[in-house]
Amino acid sequence: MNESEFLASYRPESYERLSVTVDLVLFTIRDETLQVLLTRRKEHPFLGRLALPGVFVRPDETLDASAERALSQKTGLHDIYFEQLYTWGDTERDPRMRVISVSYCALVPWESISLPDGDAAFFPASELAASQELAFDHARIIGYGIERIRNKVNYTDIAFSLVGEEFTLPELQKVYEILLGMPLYKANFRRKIADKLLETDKMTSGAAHRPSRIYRKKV
Amino acid sequence: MNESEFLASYRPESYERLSVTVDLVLFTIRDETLQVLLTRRKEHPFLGRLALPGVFVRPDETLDASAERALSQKTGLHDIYFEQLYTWGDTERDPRMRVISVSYCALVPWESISLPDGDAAFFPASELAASQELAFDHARIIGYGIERIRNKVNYTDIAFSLVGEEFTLPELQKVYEILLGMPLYKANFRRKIADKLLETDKMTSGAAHRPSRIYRKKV
DNA sequence: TGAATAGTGTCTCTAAGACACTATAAA
DNA sequence: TTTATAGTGTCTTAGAGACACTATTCA
Repeated sequence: MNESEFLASYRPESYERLSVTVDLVLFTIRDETLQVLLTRRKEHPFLGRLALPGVFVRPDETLDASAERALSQKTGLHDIYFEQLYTWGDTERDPRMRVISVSYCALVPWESISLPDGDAAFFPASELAASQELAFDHARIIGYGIERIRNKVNYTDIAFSLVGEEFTLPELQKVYEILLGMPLYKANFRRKIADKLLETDKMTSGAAHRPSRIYRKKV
Repeated sequence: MNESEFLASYRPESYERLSVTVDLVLFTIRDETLQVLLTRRKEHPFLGRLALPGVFVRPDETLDASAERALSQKTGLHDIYFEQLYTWGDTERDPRMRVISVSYCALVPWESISLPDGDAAFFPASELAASQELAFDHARIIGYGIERIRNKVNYTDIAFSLVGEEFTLPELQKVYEILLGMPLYKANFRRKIADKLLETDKMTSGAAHRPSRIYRKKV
């Protein structure tokens, strides 16, 4: 038997098959808090509980494509920063049947989001991760997502994903402070990220104090 | 319909099911090189090519348990350091059918391994990651694994997983140097890891030079 | 005593941390 | 002029990097 004969005769049914979902942990910052997008379940199990937006992975679809689909289904967004988080495989995580969940984490600036309808909404992330209000193991997944971005703040540029294309340094510093959960010294913060910045000649205006310069991220 | 009625009436077949494997990237250091455990495929597809040891995930088995099973099948090992790496979901990664692979990474000291038979063997990792010799997308997975441990060397204790319970500092330094791919200054290295060490009163002996002290990892 | 490797002392330089200062808008 | 926030200068300290030195074994 050569390879093509083998492929022709191959029966996939001979292997065990499982259901696979992609669950999306979409973070944003609103009201000076890290928030996560959740939907209220309209079905059993966990009817009425909050859950991460998710989709079943289709046989002809990559995992990244599933994540994209979950994203565009719940928000109007495309082409934003997202990365795979972790894959959850406890046997009892879904009471219906065995479901493996590949979680993805995404970061978007609050201003860029327009939720299609009342289906999904943002909730404070760390509060929810510690609560019992969530369906499945989603509290744990959110906790893991928080940990991940907190770790990556210091050695990547993910914080920039939470502000718009143009931003002021006080604004960006606030994002860092929220993610890290502690205040930062202005002067030290600026020194540290100076090389990632592109200065514009625009300034904020209207506030009853000194205006701040507007920056962009250096490509 | 309440929740228990719902569960009783639930038909899992209504969802798409996929095959899921766990593939293991088992690293060790031998001949001053990072090496990875591979098996020679005895079946189509990729007959005769090298591949990561892997198993299909059983419906009643967690992902970690699948990784454990893959590990003990190919080596006699248990209770070693391993962690989930990444989940690979390209639609064409297996020519037979759609297979999602959850990869795990493990690190073991070479001395602790006794391979059951001629089925599996170690090969230089970075060489293989760059070659075309591997089945499926396994070269890419190995490359990802190398990246992961290279990143984690500096801020975790994974390097200790590649030496035995008792070790000398020249030995441990060599592991760091191989993982990082560059020589390190002795004095600086010792300063940096001093707080992770437990000094024993044992010394090496026999060599035609000054003996070195034997240490253990601080718990 | 010399070859070979183990182990230590210390100087330099950079970057993080802390804090005080100056600048500029509106009311 | 006051209030509020934006932005800068600089001292101190911890740690990384570089290198020279001493120590101990066997042949």
